[in-house]
Amino acid sequence: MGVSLKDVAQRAGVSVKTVSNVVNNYQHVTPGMRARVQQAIDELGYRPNLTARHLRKGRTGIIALAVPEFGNPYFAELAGAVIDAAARHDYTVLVDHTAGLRENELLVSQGFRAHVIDGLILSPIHLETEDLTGRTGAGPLVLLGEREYEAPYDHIAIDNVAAAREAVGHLVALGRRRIAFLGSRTGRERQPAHLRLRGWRQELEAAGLPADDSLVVVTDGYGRADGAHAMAELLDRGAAPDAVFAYNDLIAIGAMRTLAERGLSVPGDVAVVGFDDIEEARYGTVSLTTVSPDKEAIARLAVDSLVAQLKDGAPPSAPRRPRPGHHLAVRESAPAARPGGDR
Amino acid sequence: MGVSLKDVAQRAGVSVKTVSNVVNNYQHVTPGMRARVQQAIDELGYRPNLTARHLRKGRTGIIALAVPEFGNPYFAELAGAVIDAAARHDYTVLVDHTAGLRENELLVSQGFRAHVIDGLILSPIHLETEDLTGRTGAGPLVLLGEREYEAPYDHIAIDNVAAAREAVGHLVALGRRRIAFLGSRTGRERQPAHLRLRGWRQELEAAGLPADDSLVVVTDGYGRADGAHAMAELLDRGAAPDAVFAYNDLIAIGAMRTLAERGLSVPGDVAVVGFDDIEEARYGTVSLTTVSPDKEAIARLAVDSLVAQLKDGAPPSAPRRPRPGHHLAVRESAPAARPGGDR
DNA sequence: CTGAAAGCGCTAACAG
DNA sequence: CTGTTAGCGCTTTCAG
Repeated sequence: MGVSLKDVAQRAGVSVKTVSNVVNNYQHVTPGMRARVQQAIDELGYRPNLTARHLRKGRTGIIALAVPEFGNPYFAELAGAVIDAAARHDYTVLVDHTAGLRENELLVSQGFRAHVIDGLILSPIHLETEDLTGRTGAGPLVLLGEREYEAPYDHIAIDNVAAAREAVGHLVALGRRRIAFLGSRTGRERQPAHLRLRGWRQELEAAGLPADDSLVVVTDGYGRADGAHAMAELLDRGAAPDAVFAYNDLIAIGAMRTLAERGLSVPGDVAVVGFDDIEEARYGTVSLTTVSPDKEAIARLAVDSLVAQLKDGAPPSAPRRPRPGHHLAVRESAPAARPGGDR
Repeated sequence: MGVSLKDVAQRAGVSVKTVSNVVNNYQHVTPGMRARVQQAIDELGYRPNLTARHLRKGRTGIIALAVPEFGNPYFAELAGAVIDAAARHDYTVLVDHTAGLRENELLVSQGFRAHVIDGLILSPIHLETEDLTGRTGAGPLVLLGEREYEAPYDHIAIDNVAAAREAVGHLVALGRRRIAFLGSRTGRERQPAHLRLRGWRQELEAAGLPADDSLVVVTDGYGRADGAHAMAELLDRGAAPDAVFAYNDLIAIGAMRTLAERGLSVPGDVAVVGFDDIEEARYGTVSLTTVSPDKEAIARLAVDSLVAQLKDGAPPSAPRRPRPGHHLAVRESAPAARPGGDR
C-alpha cells in the first residue's frame, strides 16, 4: 500500500536513518545528501506514517476535548478556542461529545481512547467526584465547567457564584423585585445546588428580596426549548416575575420567545439576563444581556495545563483552580440602570 | 510505563496470543482460560495500546470531518449528525476546522493526518477542482456542500438550485415583487455563481420579476454581522425590497436585526427566508422561514460513502452525487400564503 | 485450542 | 556525517 522509509532509502541508495534525518529536519545532513533524499521522497510520494511514529515515541500529539453537545453554541465557540490554543503548542484536537450522558463522560474520562490521545479536556455535567477518584493511568486530565470536584485534577472555571451575583445585582439595580431563576437541575443531583443558583440566592438575600422556590424553575436540559417551557411554567404558576436570570443563553433565548408569544415586552415587563455570551445573544430582535466568560482564557488555561502535565510526565503536585475572567455584557434585554431606576 | 500484552501473559502464565484472543473476544478460548486471563488483565489494569493495533492493522477507525467553522451552528449540528452516523459503523470522528481558508482546506485534503485517519469528509469553501485533481494516496475523501467539482470524489449535497427556487417561489406566492439576495461571494471566485444565487435568479425570471444586481448584496463572510451589514447596505442603496432571501440562516438573522433597528417589520414590510434550518432559526422573536436540508441524510450518506470506500479499499468507480432531501420550513418571517395574497 | 515468532513503519542508541 | 540494529505493542500466520 503505502511507501515506507525503507522504500525511499532504497531508491536514494542511503540508509533509513538518513531518510529519517531528512524527514525530521535533523542537523548534520550534507545538502547534497538532503537533496538526493528529498528527490526520492518526491518521486515516490512518500508520506510518513504517523501511527508508527506515535507508537515509537509513545505520544501522538493529539489531545481530546469532550463537551456535552455541539448543539449549544457555547461549546462550539469554546471548541474553536481550544483548537487555536492547542495549535500554538503543535497539538491537534480531537473533538468529542458526550451527549451529556454520565455513561459517556465516565467512558471518556477513563481513557476510552488511551494511547490515541495524549490528554483530555473534559466538560462534565453528570460526572461525580467518585467517578474520578478511581481513575488510573488514563493520561492527563483537565476539567472544565461549573461542577465542583474533590479530585486531584486541574479545573478551569470562572467564578460562577460571583458572576451570577453580578448578573442578579444588575437586575436589582434596575429596580426589579421579583427575579426568577430558570434552569435549575432536577432532583437526582447530589450537588447541593448549582453555583449559579447559589449566586442568585445570595444576591437576592443580600438585597432583601424574595428568593424562594416559587421563583425557581427546574428544567430537563439546557436548550432553547427548555427555556421556553420553563418560562411558560413560571408564568402559568402566577409567579409574576419582573426579571429572569437564566442558567445559560439558550434558556434565556427560549424564555424570551415565550415572553413574546405571551405579549410581554423585554425588558419593559420582564428583564432577562443569560450566561455564556454566545454570538447569537447579540443578534436577537432584543439583544441579550449576559455573563460573558473569557472563552479564550479558559481554552488557553486548559491547554496550558495539559501541555505542562504532558511535559512533566506527571499530574500537577497540587491541583490548580485558576479563575479565568468574566464580565457582564449589558445589552437591550436588561439595559444599564439610569439614575433613578429603569421604570 | 504502560502495561503490555506481554505483562498480562506473564502474569496469567499464558502466551500473548491467548491474551490477545481474550481481549478481542475471539472464539475458541476455553472459559477457564478466559477467566484466568481476564483476572490478570483486571489486576494489572491493562488497557490495549490502540496505536500499536492501528499500526499493525493499517487502519485506525478514525475518520475526520473538516468544516469551515464551528461558529456556524449548521456545521455544529452537522458534526453531531456525522458523529452519530459514524458511531453506527464503529468509527470515531475527529472534528477539524479549516477556518474557511483555502490553505487549510488544501492541507487537510492532501492528507495532513495521513495514517492517523482512515478517511475524510470535507466541506470546502475555497477549494478548486484543480486542488483536488493532484491529490494522490491520501485516503478516501467525500465532499460536502454547495461547491461543484469536476473531480472523482463522491459529493453529497442537496439540490441547492431547486431549494433556492422553492424559497423564492414561496416569497413570490406571498405577493412579494422586489426580492433581494443577501450573501453572494466576492469577485475572486472563479465559480460563475452560487447555486443558490442561480436558483434565485431563475425563479425570479420565471415569475417575470426583477433579478438585477441592485438586489444582490455581496458579503465578506457568512455570519450574522455580515447579514446585518448587507441588509443595511441594501436599504441605504434605496433598493426598497419587500422580501429577502439569504444565503444562510445567520445572514438572515443578521438582516432581521438590522430591519428591527430600522423600524421595519418582518414579515409586514419585509419577508425573510434563510437557508440551513439551524435551531436558532426557530427561536427568534420572529421565527425564520428557511430551507431545511436533511442533515441526518447528509451525514449518513457521507459516512456510508466513506465506509464503503474503506471496505472496498478503493474509491468508487464512478463518483456519486446523491441528493439528500430538503423542504421549506415555513414560519413567521415568511408565513404561508393565504388565498388572495398576504398583504 | 494455544504457543512461538515475524513484522507493521518508525526512531534512537550505538557503531563506524 | 551515515549505517546497523533493536524494539515500541500488537496481530497474525503457522505450527503444535
